[in-house]
Amino acid sequence: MKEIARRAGVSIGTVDRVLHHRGRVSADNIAKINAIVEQMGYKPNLFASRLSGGGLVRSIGVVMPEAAQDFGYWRLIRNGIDRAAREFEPLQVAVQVVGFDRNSPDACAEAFRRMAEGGCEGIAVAPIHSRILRPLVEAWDPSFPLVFFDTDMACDRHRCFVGQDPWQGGYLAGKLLGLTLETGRPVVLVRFDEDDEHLQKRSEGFEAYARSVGRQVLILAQKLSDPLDRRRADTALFLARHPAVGGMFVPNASVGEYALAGLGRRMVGYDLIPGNLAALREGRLDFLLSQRPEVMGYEAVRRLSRALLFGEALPDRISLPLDVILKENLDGHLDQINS
Amino acid sequence: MKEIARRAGVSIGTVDRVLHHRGRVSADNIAKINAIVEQMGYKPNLFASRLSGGGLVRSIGVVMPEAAQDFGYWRLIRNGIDRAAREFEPLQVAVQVVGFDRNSPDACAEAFRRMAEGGCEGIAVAPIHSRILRPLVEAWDPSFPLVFFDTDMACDRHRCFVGQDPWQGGYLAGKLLGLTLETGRPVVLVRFDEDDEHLQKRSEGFEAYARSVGRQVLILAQKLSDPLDRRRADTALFLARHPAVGGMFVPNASVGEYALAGLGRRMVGYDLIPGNLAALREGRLDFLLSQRPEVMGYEAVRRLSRALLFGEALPDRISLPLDVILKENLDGHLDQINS
DNA sequence: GCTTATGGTGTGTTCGTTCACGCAGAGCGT
DNA sequence: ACGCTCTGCGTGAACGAACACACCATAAGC
Repeated sequence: MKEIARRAGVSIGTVDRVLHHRGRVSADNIAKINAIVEQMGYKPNLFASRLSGGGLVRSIGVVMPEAAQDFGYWRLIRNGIDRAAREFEPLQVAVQVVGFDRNSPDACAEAFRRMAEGGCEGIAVAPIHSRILRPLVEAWDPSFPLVFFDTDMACDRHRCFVGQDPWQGGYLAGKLLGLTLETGRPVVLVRFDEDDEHLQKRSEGFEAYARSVGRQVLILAQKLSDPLDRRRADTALFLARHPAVGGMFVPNASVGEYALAGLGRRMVGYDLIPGNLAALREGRLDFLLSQRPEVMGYEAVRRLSRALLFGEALPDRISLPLDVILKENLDGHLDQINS
Repeated sequence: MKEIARRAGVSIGTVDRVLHHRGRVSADNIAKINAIVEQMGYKPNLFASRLSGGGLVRSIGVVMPEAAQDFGYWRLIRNGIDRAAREFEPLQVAVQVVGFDRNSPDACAEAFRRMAEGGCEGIAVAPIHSRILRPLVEAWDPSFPLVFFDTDMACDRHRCFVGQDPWQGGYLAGKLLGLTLETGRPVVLVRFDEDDEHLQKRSEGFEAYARSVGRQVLILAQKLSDPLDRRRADTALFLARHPAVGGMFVPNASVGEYALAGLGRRMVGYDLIPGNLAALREGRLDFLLSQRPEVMGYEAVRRLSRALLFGEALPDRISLPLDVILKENLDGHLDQINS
């Protein structure tokens, strides 16, 4: 800045006002300084800048379903968030997470509002209740850095989405069963009585693959309100009635619970939650798919942090790759997560 | 620091001398100040610290085989290195890469020596010529941050290794063929006349799996000096002579070159190099394994950067997970790499 | 009793930015 | 001519740490 000021024949203060668009500078000088900045390829010194900013800690808010007592998917996401928070802590980025009851749209909206009005400079939110969240989001300052994760929500506002392609995941599950089973043997798709977009899309992808190769898909309906024993018994009964069935796809993380009932059939499911790991290790599950939920949380926070610190633009979309996990490469994936 | 000085009843200068172990402080004060530092949980302000340090740019050197005209494995590693370099550039970390002719151990040693004496504060090296490199490394200052990648080199010195488990990769390849082929059908393992540790280990892993399930492995020997046409013809002839063969494992990135010859058989190979992508997309390859070479380069530089910036300890080992890539999840993996 | 080293300490400047403040002069109305 | 506001600009004090330097003791050596 000193050099720029010298070349432009003005003071540092004037340069500063131009760089920060704070006005009170003549049009002449604005043009001259901008030209010099451009020509010199001036980049502000991050360290000086942040030091001077009064030790202002950049703060990021995360709004997501409660993960405290959860050992599943949201816990994995939370782990990634925490890892990113640790990584950016020495750069004075503070991450605060607010959880809400996932069955209460109002709690979701309330959590978002609290966060947004609480002085955060960037927010990552899992917009699982789009109806109530959309108006809130669209009314908010359009330049405010906002990242959606887990679920994408159509809305008239620029934001970044970090997430998965559930349809493709189901399709891949179909392919894996297809590759490992003789044609002609039907496969089972477990369908839960839950209104969940991911589940729906995964199932569609799975059926799409089966259709494309002409394999029969049997639907096994499951009520989530039924106790586990009951569901297992139903499953065993179902399989006994359809002995030709070669494999089974459980489109969510609960696949481990079905591993015993499906014994002898190829089993494909989702997510590296503790309950599934043992089943995979012992060969009761064959494939687990994972959309790297830790990476999802990690990336959401990381991108926001870098946007705030370095002014990096948020990409429109970050899609996470589909991992195919077998007993034989499980440990490598677990190592990766825990570092 | 001001607060610490106040509480200890000394000046800031004294606190500074204690924190930096620069002596010239009475034992009393050292103890008192350390206690207060401990109790306050004092962490130095990175921004002030780096600003004050004379804008000293931390510099990191990378020593690896030349990747300029290479579109393969080393190019992927290099991409990861460059990505990390871009990421840490605003934190004033400078990364310089020196390539050497991979067939010349002397060039490798020379490159390392140049780097080490050139004022770097941390080095990442691919120690593919361990015989010549070991004495150099062991003679070097033991506290100097050092990361090995690609190949691990046993040596009497603390360092961090970022890399893969090639044996496990071969084992996984065996499992994938095993899952998708009827028992009884033999599989082919391509063996190259190259003294490469990774190739060797992958092949061992592959054979170990086959042995564990009693599947026959046929060896197809290939001379790398032969022109591609010749090798393809040999392969076709070999397969014609063994019509029962169900699948083929090429334990390196050249699998794409064999895809045509092996048509109709399951093909498993390594690495997301451009030559393999088309073959996978068109269904001539079934599985590609990847040890995330970009992540390898990225992590090597990233860990060194964080060690220098934040004083984070280098872990002994970072193992990269084995990715199983099919046509159906290829795009997600490519997206991940190019961000 | 004198210098000369050396252990222990405080002071002051520097790093590059940020931003509150102050000051001059122009424009306006009374 | 006076006070007022408003624009355009420079000045100077932070921010927190690093480090050279000056200083005063005391001890050692002659």
